[in-house]
Amino acid sequence: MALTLEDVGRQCGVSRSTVSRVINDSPLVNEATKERVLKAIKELKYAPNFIARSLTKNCTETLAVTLPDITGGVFPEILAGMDEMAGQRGYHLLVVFLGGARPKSGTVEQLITHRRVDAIVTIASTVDDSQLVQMAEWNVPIICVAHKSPSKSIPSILFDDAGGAAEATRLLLAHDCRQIAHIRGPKDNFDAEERARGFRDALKTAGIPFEAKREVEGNFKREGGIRAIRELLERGVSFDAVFAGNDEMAIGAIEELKRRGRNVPREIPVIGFDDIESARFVGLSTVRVPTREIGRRAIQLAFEMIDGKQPIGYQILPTEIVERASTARGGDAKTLRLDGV
Amino acid sequence: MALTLEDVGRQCGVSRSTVSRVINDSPLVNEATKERVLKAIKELKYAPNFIARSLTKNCTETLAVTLPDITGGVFPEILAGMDEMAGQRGYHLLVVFLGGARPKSGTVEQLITHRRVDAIVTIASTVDDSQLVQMAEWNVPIICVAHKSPSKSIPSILFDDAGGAAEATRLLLAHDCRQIAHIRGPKDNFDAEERARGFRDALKTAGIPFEAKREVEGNFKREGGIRAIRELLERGVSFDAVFAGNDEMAIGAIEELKRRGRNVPREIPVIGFDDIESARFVGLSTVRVPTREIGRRAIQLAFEMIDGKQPIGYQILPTEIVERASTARGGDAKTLRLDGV
DNA sequence: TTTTATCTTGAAAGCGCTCACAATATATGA
DNA sequence: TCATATATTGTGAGCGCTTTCAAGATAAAA
Repeated sequence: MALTLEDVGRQCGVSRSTVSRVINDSPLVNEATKERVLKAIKELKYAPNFIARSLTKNCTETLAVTLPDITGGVFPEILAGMDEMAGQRGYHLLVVFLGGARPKSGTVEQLITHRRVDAIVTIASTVDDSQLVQMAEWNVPIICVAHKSPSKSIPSILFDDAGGAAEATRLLLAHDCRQIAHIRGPKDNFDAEERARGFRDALKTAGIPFEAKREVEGNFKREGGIRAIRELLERGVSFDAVFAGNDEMAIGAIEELKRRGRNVPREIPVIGFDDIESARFVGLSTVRVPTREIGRRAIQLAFEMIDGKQPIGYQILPTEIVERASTARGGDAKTLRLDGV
Repeated sequence: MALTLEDVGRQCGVSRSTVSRVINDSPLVNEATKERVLKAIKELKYAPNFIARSLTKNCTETLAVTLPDITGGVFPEILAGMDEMAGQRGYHLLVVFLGGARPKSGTVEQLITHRRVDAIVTIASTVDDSQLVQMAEWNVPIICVAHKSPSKSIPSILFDDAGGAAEATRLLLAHDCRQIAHIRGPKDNFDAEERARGFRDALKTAGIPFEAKREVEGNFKREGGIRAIRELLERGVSFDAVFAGNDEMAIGAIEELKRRGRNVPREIPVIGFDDIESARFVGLSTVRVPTREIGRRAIQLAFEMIDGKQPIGYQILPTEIVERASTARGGDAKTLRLDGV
């Protein structure tokens, strides 16, 4: 068994509370004894038991982060931002992939009710609205990232999905496209909804009627983009541009369009969303989202709530249009970074 | 304050030990009382305090996973495999990015000495050898993933780096390349060393002398590939093929080669390592490593060690060559999936 | 009937820590 | 000198759980 405060105390002739005080940097301990205790700690290589401390302090210095079971995309970068911020306060991240081996419902609740974590951050969660609200009752701070919470009491921190989508749409409109197809994400996904909304808003503002037949639902994966293009073509829907709900689908769409002999971007410009790493290589125009930043902010928010501060409703982080070859109407060679090998 | 065993016991007229037994599914509790207790638990919505349990059981059902501060590449996929396996036993993953905000030395030790986790899995660690050995003394299981431990007592689970590298090299040799340049990873990185070794071995076997001037050190990032090509060209080193230590650097290399007017693959075929997502899009030939599988196996190994089983020295997982456009000597159009947009 | 074995349950100690409070020593003022 | 304030340390209870041990109840055997 490992050493305890008692052991250290015995070593230098003080009680365990004095040792505890030294460890917690309490001011009410004599300078000389402090020295002695520190020496003993070093000699014995004593390290405090964090679990025991957590029990008495009722605080684990751990935050849970839940992710949907999508490994690619923006998540790693968000996580890195989170760990960066958490580390600054000595906190750790308990990362849980939802929907894989774990039962989708129940896992998150357990994390809270078992008092394993001080707060929960859910990224792009598809956890049922009512579940989230219910979870909020266990008064453990919950923060929603990249999806808006159903309840006012749960703060959210979001990308400006609608704004970015509108901008992307306007880019295509500026290229004189008037029959823009939108490959949207799944219905239960917040970002998907918002991006679709931004798309429609931009059309409306431009005085172009939205046509339901040009909106196809995908699954946020490459293959969803492929299927969406097939569906459009097979249904005989005409379109002169594609706005995809994320980059993966955009890449799939480009792949399928080219396979069908359509020229991208000359005939059909394509724009995505997220600016994932592959986007650069494909030359995909897209809407960049501040991933690292959203991670940092989410943890900051978690800390504020842990400290008892009342959270504001939600924050929206700005996005940024990135123009690459896939929307270069003239087919400008300059913008083609990598035209295959 | 949340409910305790005592509260549940009071509700249905039994002691806390009986409730504890029910929760832990002990056989020595009467069927009738068990029912009553379960009902009370449900009524009160009682959930056990995991921290308290961890304290008595001296086991946290949590595994630490450390990652280098590189967000891209193969790590997310490895993590997903790990969480999948951990979840099957109700375990959780404490994910720590080394080298970012956290002090590189000390963080891992703390995780152990503080008894926060039941085992540690280090991925592609650059933690000092001696540190690892020292850590092993705290007898908490340690598993090395994608890097070999210095000590016999720490089991490692590895990709067949040398084998894959040799195969990649042979592919280039088969294309009649005789002056193959190798952009290797950093000196302190295990994979980098192994891949370099595989490269040399393959040359030797083929009876071609290894020339040090054709081996340049990179940093496993895209930019490292760019710089390596510049260095080779500026130093006037001739080469007729490039084997990069990972895909990121290979992509950087291709980018720079094309910028310098060299034709890939006709003039200079390029092959990478890892098969990251971008590789498909670029059309990069590479060596695929079983990421998800290595994650699963690592956790499995951790569990075995937690259960007291003596670990075997190390496991090597096979790799697989993936041929794409970047090594298609004839420039076969069929293999060009995405020749830019 | 008494004895012994079998089931069930509760009391109590302990995991390693923190913290309120009591105790002691020393210093200050009357 | 004694009362009172101040600095420093130790004692003990408690965080919520598990687990050993003993006790009580019941059933089986003698």
